[in-house]
Amino acid sequence: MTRPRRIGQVTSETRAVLLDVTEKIMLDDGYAAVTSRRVGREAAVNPALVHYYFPTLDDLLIAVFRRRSEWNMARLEEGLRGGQPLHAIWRYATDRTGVALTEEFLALGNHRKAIQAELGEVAGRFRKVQLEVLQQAWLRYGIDREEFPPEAAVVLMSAIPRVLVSEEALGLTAGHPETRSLVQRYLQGLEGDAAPEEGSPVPKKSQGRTSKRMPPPPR
Amino acid sequence: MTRPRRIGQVTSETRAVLLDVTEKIMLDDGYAAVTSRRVGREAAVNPALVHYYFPTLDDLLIAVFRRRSEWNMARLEEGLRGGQPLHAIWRYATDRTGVALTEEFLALGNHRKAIQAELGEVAGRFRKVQLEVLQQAWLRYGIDREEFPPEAAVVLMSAIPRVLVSEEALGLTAGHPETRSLVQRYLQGLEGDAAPEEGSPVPKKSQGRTSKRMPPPPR
DNA sequence: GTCTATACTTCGATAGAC
DNA sequence: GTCTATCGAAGTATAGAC
Repeated sequence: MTRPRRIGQVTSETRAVLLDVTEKIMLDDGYAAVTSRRVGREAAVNPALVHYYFPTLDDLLIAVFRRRSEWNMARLEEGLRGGQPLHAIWRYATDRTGVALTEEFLALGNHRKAIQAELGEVAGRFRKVQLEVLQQAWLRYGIDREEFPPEAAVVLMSAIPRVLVSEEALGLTAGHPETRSLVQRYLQGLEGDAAPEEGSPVPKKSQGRTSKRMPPPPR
Repeated sequence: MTRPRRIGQVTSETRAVLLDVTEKIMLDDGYAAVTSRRVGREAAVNPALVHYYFPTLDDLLIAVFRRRSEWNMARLEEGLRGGQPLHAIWRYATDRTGVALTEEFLALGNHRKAIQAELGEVAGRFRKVQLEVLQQAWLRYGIDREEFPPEAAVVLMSAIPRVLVSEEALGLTAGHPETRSLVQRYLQGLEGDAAPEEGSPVPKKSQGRTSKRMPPPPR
């Protein structure tokens, strides 16, 4: 009967910093570069402390994934509340940081069972949310469900931006302008020009206290 | 003046086995699992021998990438020689092993400069080959280059299959049937049914000595 | 909550014998 | 062409003091 080791509180500020640092390492050097020593060093903390909050490295990686997924979902839903779901999904899906992290987790999921389960479940939820909105939109836009099923649209709106962004990170842009303008032309035909992103430009008056804003992105 | 260390011949059978084994490890457990010790063990050879053929692990990974790229290019060109370039590209791009390895190398390229350069250059060549064939096909099919530029087609024919295959490996298939049938319908409209893959079914007579066949895939 | 100390494993790479 | 032997670094994880 060995009694379990102690684990740090989820509310800890240190814990949050460890998650921040881990994300940054994944973006810079990939998931394989995430080690307790490196995380500890970049968080200016002793490596043993990493294991205090996250007994194993998989625990750490999964925690990063969960936090980021929640934030992503909030960002997506906020965008979908507007009247241009296609533009919103496109904007959401072309976020560079989002794509880069997604790819790291996908790569991780290919080789780590625990991550894979988590990944499939979350991805399914994202797809469902998008599909429901597009099904409504398809009615408004008068698109024939047989000819172009919204289910396919969701997949395309995830696949195309991901590859575009990922290739651009590698300096490969052949065919990208043509692809982007093809997509934009289609979106524009249905939803007109994309409305400016809320929150970026300065509002007419009093830009203090933007009240209902989402919390800043983790890292 | 230290004189350089010895390096094994490129023609060596052992060297080829090391490449085979490395590819297998990448597919099973990802690029991060490729270590001289593991490669040596799975090749039933001393780890030091790995460094004899490939001074650093990056050298090993790049060699794997080059060999696989050459084989891929041959496979692609063989397919493109038929009269159904779109079907050929689709078939080429939906190869599971190909997609899995590509993703590993993409992930690798995101964090290793040497790999990144190699990657961009090769990917550009593949894109160019496909584009040239599609430009011809666009004339035959009477597709409006403005409305649907072949450049965009090449990107789409690379992006869509990659994401489909990659997601399926994770058990995520929502929207896939609709997407696949959408694509197939489009391809069929232009090129009819896909001709059976050459080499797979048994020819009428004497299936010995299939003469001009490509060498078997590495691994 | 944080750190010291430590046990144990695995890694990349090299020199040099066979 | 292959292996033995080895250095030095870095990894995960734990126990226990502060």
